[in-house]
Amino acid sequence: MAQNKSNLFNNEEIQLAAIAKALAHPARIKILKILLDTNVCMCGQIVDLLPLAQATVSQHLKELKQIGLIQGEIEGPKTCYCLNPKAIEIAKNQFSQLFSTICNC
Amino acid sequence: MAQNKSNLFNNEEIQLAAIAKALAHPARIKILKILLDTNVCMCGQIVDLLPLAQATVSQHLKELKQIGLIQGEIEGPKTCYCLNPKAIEIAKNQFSQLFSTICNC
DNA sequence: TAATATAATCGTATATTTACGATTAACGAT
DNA sequence: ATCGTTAATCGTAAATATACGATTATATTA
Repeated sequence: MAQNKSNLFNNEEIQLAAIAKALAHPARIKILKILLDTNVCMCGQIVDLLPLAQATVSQHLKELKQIGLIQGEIEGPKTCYCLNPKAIEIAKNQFSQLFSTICNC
Repeated sequence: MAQNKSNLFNNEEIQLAAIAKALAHPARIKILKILLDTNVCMCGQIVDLLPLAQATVSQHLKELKQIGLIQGEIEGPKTCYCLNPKAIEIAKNQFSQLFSTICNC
């Protein structure tokens, strides 16, 4: 089965779940941290910092790019990746908003 | 010098990815919002508010419970779920921390 | 032009997630 | 004790995610 019923949820829920899914792997968390904390940028450099094959890292980068959290600029045979500050801020605010009202049960 | 790729991911990355995975489905986002915004508590009530079967909702509740974001107290044949404020605050802070330093590329 | 380097994509195998009907377990009420 | 209610669990099918080697495309360099 596993039929797609996600169209029955609203856009906010779908969007936040999609962002969460993009973050739901240690490699993708680490990629974001690398781009945040270092001046590493090239795909090959990122591959060197992860315990994964080039094809796998490229796949993870593609996912982060598709959700908009990072951008990739092709420079000849190389590709320079960087964070997308606007998308990151939106994600941060959406998570913050979800968690903002703490229940008192 | 290439890094030793046998290094796995660290605990922080694994933990944050696990929380993100728990949030990576619209149904689980909606369950949290229901528990945040309404005084609905029983599994059956939650089932009524979602376009999913009882077994499926129970599975989603189990995931949220296992990661610690919610707690479930069995009351006879019923189960009352509520948010775990401490875990939610930790999650909020971890996401906030990840996104705190916005790059300027 | 040929060789090299980089990174995306393809093909594919395996693991995990998602969903649901059926069943089971636990309790309260009759 | 039996019945009805609630919710967890089981079994299973389908979809999706993950990983990697091989290949391809493109730009740079010799």
